[in-house]
This record gives sequence, C-alpha cells and structure tokens, in this order.
Amino acid sequence: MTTFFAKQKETERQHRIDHILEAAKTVFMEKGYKNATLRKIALKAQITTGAIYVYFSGKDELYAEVCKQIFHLMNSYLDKASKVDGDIKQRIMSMAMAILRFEKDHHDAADMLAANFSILNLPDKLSEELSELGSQTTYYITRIIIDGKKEGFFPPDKDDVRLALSLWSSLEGFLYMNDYGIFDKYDIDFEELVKDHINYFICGIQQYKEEENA
Amino acid sequence: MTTFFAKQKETERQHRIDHILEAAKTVFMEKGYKNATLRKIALKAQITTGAIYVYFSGKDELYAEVCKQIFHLMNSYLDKASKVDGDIKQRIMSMAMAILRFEKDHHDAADMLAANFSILNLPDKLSEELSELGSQTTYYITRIIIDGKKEGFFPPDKDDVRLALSLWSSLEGFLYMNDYGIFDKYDIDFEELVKDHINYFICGIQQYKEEENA
Amino acid sequence: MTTFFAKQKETERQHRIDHILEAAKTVFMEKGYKNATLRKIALKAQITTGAIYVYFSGKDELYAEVCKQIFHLMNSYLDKASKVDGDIKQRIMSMAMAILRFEKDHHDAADMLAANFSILNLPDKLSEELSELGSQTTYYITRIIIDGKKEGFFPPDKDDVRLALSLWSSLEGFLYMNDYGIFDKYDIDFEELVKDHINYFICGIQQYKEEENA
Amino acid sequence: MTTFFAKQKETERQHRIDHILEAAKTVFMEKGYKNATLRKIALKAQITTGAIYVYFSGKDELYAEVCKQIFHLMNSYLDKASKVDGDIKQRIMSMAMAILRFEKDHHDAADMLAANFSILNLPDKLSEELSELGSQTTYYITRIIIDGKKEGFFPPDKDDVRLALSLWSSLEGFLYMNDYGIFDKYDIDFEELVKDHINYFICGIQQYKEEENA
DNA sequence: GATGAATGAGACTTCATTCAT
DNA sequence: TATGAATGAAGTCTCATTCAT
Repeated sequence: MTTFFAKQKETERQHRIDHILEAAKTVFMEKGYKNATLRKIALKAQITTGAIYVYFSGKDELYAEVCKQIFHLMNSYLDKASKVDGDIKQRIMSMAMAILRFEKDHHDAADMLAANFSILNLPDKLSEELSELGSQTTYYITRIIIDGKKEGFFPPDKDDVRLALSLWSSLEGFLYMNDYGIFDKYDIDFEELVKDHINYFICGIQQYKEEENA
Repeated sequence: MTTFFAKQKETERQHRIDHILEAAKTVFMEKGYKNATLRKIALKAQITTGAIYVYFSGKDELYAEVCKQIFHLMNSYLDKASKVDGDIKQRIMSMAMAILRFEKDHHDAADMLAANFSILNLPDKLSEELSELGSQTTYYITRIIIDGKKEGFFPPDKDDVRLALSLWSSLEGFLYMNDYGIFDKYDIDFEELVKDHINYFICGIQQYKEEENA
Repeated sequence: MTTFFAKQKETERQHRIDHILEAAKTVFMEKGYKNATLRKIALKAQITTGAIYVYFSGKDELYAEVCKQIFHLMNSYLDKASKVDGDIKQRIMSMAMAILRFEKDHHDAADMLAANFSILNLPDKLSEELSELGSQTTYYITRIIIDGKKEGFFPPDKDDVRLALSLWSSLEGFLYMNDYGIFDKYDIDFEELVKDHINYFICGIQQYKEEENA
Repeated sequence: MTTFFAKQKETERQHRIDHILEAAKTVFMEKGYKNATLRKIALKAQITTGAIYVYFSGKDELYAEVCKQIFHLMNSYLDKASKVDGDIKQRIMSMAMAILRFEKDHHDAADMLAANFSILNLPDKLSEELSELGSQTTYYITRIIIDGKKEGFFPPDKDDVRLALSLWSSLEGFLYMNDYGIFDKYDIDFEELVKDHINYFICGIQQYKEEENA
C-alpha cells in the first residue's frame, strides 16, 4: 500500500514538475533567460514563487530543465525525419527540413538551445546531460552520411563526422541569420535558399577532386 | 591658439571615450548585454558610473557604440581581404579566412554583432548606422560573386545576392558552432573544415544542374 | 473555511497597505511628491523599499492612493457638514467651516490635493478616480446654492455653478494664504476672517444690482 | 583709475549675474525647483555649471534670487495699477486685474512665488527679503482700502488690513483654482468670474450689517 | 574667473531567494 | 507542501557640488 501511495505521490509530483516546466518554457522562450522572472513563471503556472523552490533548486536549474525538454523535442523531430524512406539525398533533405520546421514551429525555443550554458551555475550532471543532448543532432546526420558512403553516394575518403558537422553547421548558419532577420531585407524564399545550398554542397562533395585544390 | 587648445581638449575627450569604450567592450563581450553592468564597466575603466553618462546617454548607447567599433574592425578585416589578388576562388577563400581570423582574434566581440539591436532603445541615427554596418559583409561577398559570374567562374543564371547570402550564412554557422564549442569535442582542424565546405559549395555551384533536382 | 482564511489574509493585506499608506501620507505631506523618497517612506513604515512594490506599482501609484484617501477624508468632512440643518447661510457657513476644519486637522494633507496629477504616470482608472473625487467639493457647494435659489435666498438670475466655484475659490485662497503663513504676521482670527468674507459675499450676491456695474 | 576699472568689473559681474538669473528663471519656471537642474540652467545661459558657483552659493540661493526678481516684477504690475485714477472700486478692480494679468503674462513665474521657501536652505537675510517682498501686495491693497474708508466708500469700523487680506486671499484662490485647471471643465469667463466676486464682495462690505449675523 | 569632467550620494525599481506561517 | 510577503543586493540613471586645470 505504501508503495501505491508513494507512486501516486510520485506521479503527482511529476505532474507539477511538468506543469511548472511548461510555464517556464513559455516564459523563458518569450523573454529570454535574464528577462524571465520566477514571478512571471509562477504566475503562468498559477502557483507561487516559493513553490518553484520545492521542485527546483533555482532559476538556473529550471532553465536547464526547460532546455533539456526542448532538446528532446528537437530530437523527436530529427528522429521522425531520420526514419523517412528514400535515397540519401532525400534523407538528408528530410533531416534539414525537419530542423527548419522545428525552428519555425518553436522559434523561441530554438534560440534557447544556443545559450551558453556555462554562464549558468549548474550541477555537473546537468551540464553533461545538456552537452550530450546537444550532440544528438550530429549523430543523426552522421548516420545518414555513413549510409551514403556505404551506398557509394559519397566518396569513401571523406570523413563522416566532418561532413555531418559541416552540413549541420551550415544549416545552423542559415537559421541563425534568419533569426536575426538578415533575410528579411531581401525577397528570398528561405527554404529554397537552404535547399539550394544543400544541393550545391552534396553535389560538391561528390564531384570535388582534392587534387584541384593543390 | 583657441583652436589649438580646443583640439587638445577634443583629443583628450576622445581618449576618454575610447577608454570607456575599451572597458565596455571587454565587459559586454564577456557578459553579454544583459549581464554586463555599468558598474562593472566603470570599475574596469577606473571611473564611476556617473562619469559614463558624461560621454554616453546610457547603457544602450554605450553598447551600440561598442558594436559600431566592432563592426568597423570586422569590416577592416574584410576590406583588407577583399583587396587580395588572385582568382575568384582564392578571393572567396581569402574573404572567408578573414572572417574566421576575425572570429579567432576577437572571439567574444563577434558574438555582439549578432545582437538584435531592435531591443535596444536607440536613437534612429544609431540604429540605421548599425544596420548599415551589418550589411557591409554581404556587399563584400556579393562583389566577388558578381566578378565570378563576369569571369564565367559561376553560371550566369544564379542570383548574386542569394549566393552571397548562402555563402555567408554557412560561414556564420561554422562560427556559431565553433563559438559554442561544438567542435571542441572532435579532433578537427576548424579552418580546414570550413575550407572544405567552401570548396564543396563552390564546386557544387559550378556543377549542379537544376534538372537533376526534378 | 477557505473563505474565512482568505478573508483573514485579505484583512491582513489591507492592514499592511494601510500601514504603508499611513507612512507614505506622512512623508508625502511633509516633503511633497518630489522630495519624498521611497526610502523615507519605507523607513517610516519599518519595511524595505522592495516591500512597497508588493502592494504598489511604484511611487506614482502610492502617491495617488494617498491622495485618494485624503480626498475621501475631505469628502467625509463635507458630507457631514452638508447634512447640517439650518437656513442657507448656516449651511454654507457649515460647509466652509468644514473645509477650514479639514485644513486645520490635516494641514499638509490638504496641500496634496492641489497636486497636478497629470504629471504622474498613472493608469487611466486612477486618474479618473482622482479627477472625480476632486470635483466632489463643487458638487456639495453647488447643491446648497441651488437650494438657496429655490428658497429665494439668492437671485434666480445668478448661475449656480459660477456662484459655487466663486465661493469655493475664495475659500481656497484663504487656505492657500494661510498655508504659506501669510496671516501669521498679523494678529488675525483666521476663522473670523473667512466668515466675514463669506458674509460679505453672500450679502453682495443678494444686494448687488447688475446695472450698478454699468 | 582703480575705481573706474573696479566699477567696470562690477558692472560686468552684474551683467553675468543677470544673465544667469534670466536663464535660471526660464528653467525654474518651466521645470519647477526639483526638476530644474543646474546643467539645464548653465546650458541655457551658455556657461558651465561651475561658473554658476562663482556668483551663487548653490541651487537654493539661485532659486531664491529668481524669486526675488519675480516678486519685483509682480510688484511693478501692482505699482502701475495702484497709480490708476478713478474711484475706489475702479482702483480695486484695476489692482485685481493687474494681479490677473501678471498671472496670465507670467504664468509659471507666479507659481514660483507660492513656493514654501522654508524648505530651501537659505541664509536668513534672503529669507527675510523674500518674506518682505511677499507682503508688498497686501500693502498696495491696504492702501486703497484706507483711501476707501477716508472717502466713506467703506464703513469706518472695518479693519483695513483684514479687508485687504480678505480681498487678496480670494483673488489668490481664483488664481490657484485656475492654475490647477478647475475652471477648464466649465464654460466660464475667468475674468468675469473674478470681477463678479469682487463686486459682490465690495457690495457686501458696504451693505452688510453686523447685527444681522447675530 | 571659468571650465567641465568627475564624484558620490541617492533616486526608483527589479528580482532571486528565503522563511514564518 | 505550499504560500507570498519580505528582504537585500543589485540594476540604471540623475545631479548638486567640487576641483584640477
């Protein structure tokens, strides 16, 4: 019986945590770390500031936990995209579009992932977790690159991780520039721009001969 | 004589301004806009917070002026790089390396240029200046692309600005990822990574046939 | 039960608000709006400045709330006086004496009602409330004038509001002069002076023939 | 010769003082005591803040000196009005209208005269001077009342000073109410309102029988 | 005399965090 | 557990006054 009630309690506790995290996510996303206040979060969660301290050690941990959630959300996008059937190119494009879609669907959330977590005063465990989660993206992309080499789509002499990082980095660049409204000044279809870039990049990988570089 | 003394004073005033800007730059770079405080800046400049207000209307303007300086610095890198002789590829690479070098030399400063200045409460004149300065990079790159098309290096049907933005965006992505230490976990020569990406990208532009995309 | 505790809490909250308002009133009255500081108020209320912000949005609102209280207090004087039985003259005199008494009892408080509330940054609701409260005095006096005309005490051709404003204005003048200690230099019974003035004024209204003015 | 140069210097000094006072008057009138800053005054006078301290001991003294000037200005209005020919009523009305005109011509200046000088940290001499100047108005009015009694216009049993203070007080009341925009809400000709009041008041003095009051 | 940069105290305000209830 | 009032430190900004030049 004790166990039953304990579980019951545990569940309720988790509910409250989720509830707070949900509110925190909204506020952090909207205001950013500094401008978000525990009061606003508490207000949104319809609890009091004091209650937050029952479940979280403070603002920093709360922020980190929200980030964790967002990382998981993002990875769910990637996971889904990674399961799409098709040739290598289609799979890469699917992955890229998933990242773009996530950015579009959760604009402010995406911003949070770029935070420099080192400024927060976090316990080591959380820091590592966040770092680990941030690496997931590379894993997903790398996997496709590896498949691509197996299938002869990419030359075997190129390094998987380097290609994956290269692809991801450029994608992030587009998101970053888009975020700061750089493209707003021009009459440009953002998605098309990214697709073209990936096409050029893939094409380049396939065609580029190292000796040319000499 | 009056003129002489007036100049003398003007120079001294400029010295002080530069001195404050220097301190502000350090602090803003290290802490970011929100976390930087006038007190910290004043402390670093070995003055009082009040003294800052003799030269600047407030935190926002101070921040903006620091950004202006950094933009100018960055543009000096670009300007120098844009004057390098060589073929189109070499010129693009020279430009890219200039951006990398700037990022390396002024790591934290580069971050500031990404700030969303619209959140600051700036006089219109300053806002415009910053916006204008921020566009310079695109101009530099676009110019090379245009030359490249003239010389037959790039296909004539590709849009100059789109290519320039695309190139710049991917570069920014690398810088961004590097900033957040993504590459630190891997044994990767950052510069090589970027060079490879550009090579693939350029090669892709030249070789990519639109019909393939169908 | 919930209701009971909620009420309890509400009451306590009101107590605290009243406590702060009391301190604020003292300080504002003594120093005026500009010279009063939240620190002084907090000190007097034996709390910290921050605590004030739990109950009030800032200095302006605090000031406005104090004014509201004073207006209400003043209106309670007027209300009581307006219920006095007697002929028109006695009723006017009763009203005038109420104003004098209020001024005497709450010397500095009275000053605050003269504030130009438009310089404060108040929510519309508060602004309107204050404006409304400030008009009350005229209403009370006007009502007596109207009765006076009905009873034939005043000539029917005189405008109610003009007479009321005229009476009130002169009263305010006496208060104002008294405030600045003008009468202190002379050996004068302030109340008698005002009574005489009102007597002359009333007598004048009754006797004055417009044609004389030609 | 020394004397000549000394005088020259003295004159120049006075010029500067006047120049500063002029600027100070403008700023104090516009902003009020607290909101006026020495910098604004210095700016308007096209000198530096430091220079002000050569001629004045500080902000308070500067304010007081400005008030002195305004008192003198006001008294010049009264002086001129007091010299008007006509019967007693006309002379009183002339005096009243002069006060109204002064208030109209120098709206903000008039406000300053109402300041509670005791909050300023002034040397005794200045305080007394200000007090003395503030009494002038009563003198002017009293003189007419006295003449009025001599001529049989007013009953001989009424006290001169009391009548003068009474008249002046009510006038001040109208100005005060007008200042705070009380009349703005009503469609009222301010000057007419005041004239009527004075007429009633004078009429009342002449007609009012003390025994009625019993 | 005059300058004006600099000070230093103090203004209002915000907020993460604590703690008595 | 939960409350929410209160704290205390810190934030930006203002300004009368001083003082080296």
